[in-house]
Amino acid sequence: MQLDKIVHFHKTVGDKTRIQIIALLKDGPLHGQAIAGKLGLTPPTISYHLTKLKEIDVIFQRRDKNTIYFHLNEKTLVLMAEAILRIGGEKEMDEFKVNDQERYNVIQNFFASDGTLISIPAQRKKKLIVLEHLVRGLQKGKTYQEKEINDYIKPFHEDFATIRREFVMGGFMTRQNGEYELNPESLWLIQ
Amino acid sequence: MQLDKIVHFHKTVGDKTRIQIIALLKDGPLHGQAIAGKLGLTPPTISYHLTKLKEIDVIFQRRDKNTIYFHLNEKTLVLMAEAILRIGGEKEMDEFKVNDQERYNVIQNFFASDGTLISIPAQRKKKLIVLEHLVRGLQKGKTYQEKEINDYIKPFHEDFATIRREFVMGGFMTRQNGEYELNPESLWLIQ
DNA sequence: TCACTAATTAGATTATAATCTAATTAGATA
DNA sequence: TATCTAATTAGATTATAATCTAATTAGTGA
Repeated sequence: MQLDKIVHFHKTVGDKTRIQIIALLKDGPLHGQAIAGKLGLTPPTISYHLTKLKEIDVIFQRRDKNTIYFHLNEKTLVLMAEAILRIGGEKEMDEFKVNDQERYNVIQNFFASDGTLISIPAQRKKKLIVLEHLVRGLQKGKTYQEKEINDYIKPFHEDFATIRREFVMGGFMTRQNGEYELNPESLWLIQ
Repeated sequence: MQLDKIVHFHKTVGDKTRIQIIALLKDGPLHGQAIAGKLGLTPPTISYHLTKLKEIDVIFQRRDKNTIYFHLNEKTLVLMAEAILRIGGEKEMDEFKVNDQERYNVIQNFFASDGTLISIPAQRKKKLIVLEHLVRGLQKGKTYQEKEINDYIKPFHEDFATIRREFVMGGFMTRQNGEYELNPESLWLIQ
């Protein structure tokens, strides 16, 4: 990730009004006038700030009749907020690079012959391999309800809730308004 | 965490020069003139930016003879970078709140009578209880070398490396320049 | 105490940024 | 097409911020 993009993100987000907008939208989408009302500012001012937030891709909009609702894009918010922590640390990713033999062994050890998951590895590297294996059956770009994810996981392991959370914590999926989506940048850490 | 503090953090970090300083210090401490040289700016300008970065507590200094070395405080960098993700989400922490009975049961199940750890729970909530239990023997405010942490863990479990990493990933400890320290805000999640 | 080195503060300049009012545009619907 | 509503753009004003040179301070060591 290039430095300028990170700077732009923080510069944009480093403003009281814009942080307040982000905080408001965490509770769900709102239209411009509503935001202006809640913050005691005029619609043009809100428009100005929304444009800035759109530039860094942390909000998107959807029109309903005359009214445009602004939504928080939590996916990029997470990605960008954590980018500063990764500066200069790209090399350390090597620790998690995995070859086919390694992956094969882990899959053999942690999955039974009927395909069910025997246990979740404690070692981070192995856990990532297992999670990545599990997640492969999900479709890129599709959004899933929580229940759909649970039903997908159940055949592998009864503790679907833990695994669903691991998907998110491991960066494989992102959650937004209770909907889940595969993180396209995620079939990567490994390999 | 109050909004103003988050705004201040991002405003400060949203500047090319200051991000460059952070990037430089990730590779280790440097003195003012060195930073000025590397960035092609004058010492007063660097002084100005360092003051800003000190305000948000992401750098600290240590004097050696005539020269002051500036160090990156990765601990607060992580804490503050992720604060924006937690806005309005304090309620969700409840999921991890634990009562004494619950804790007692988990400790009974996962630790043998001689105090050694039998296995690492897969469920996040239980894992946190176990990690918190393990970490209690460490001193607040003290910095440990990696070897010291390993030696501390060994009597509980042979796979000290995994557990040491879990300490960091679970937010119980922070690592800086190969030194480890208990995270004061961490005996918290639980309870 | 005096001289040296590195860091900081003062003061000025220039560039950015936030906000407002007024005017304009984009879409929806009768 | 005419009209309504909500959003955006234009233009002006005011407040902040980044950087420099020059002057000052803080700390070290002879």
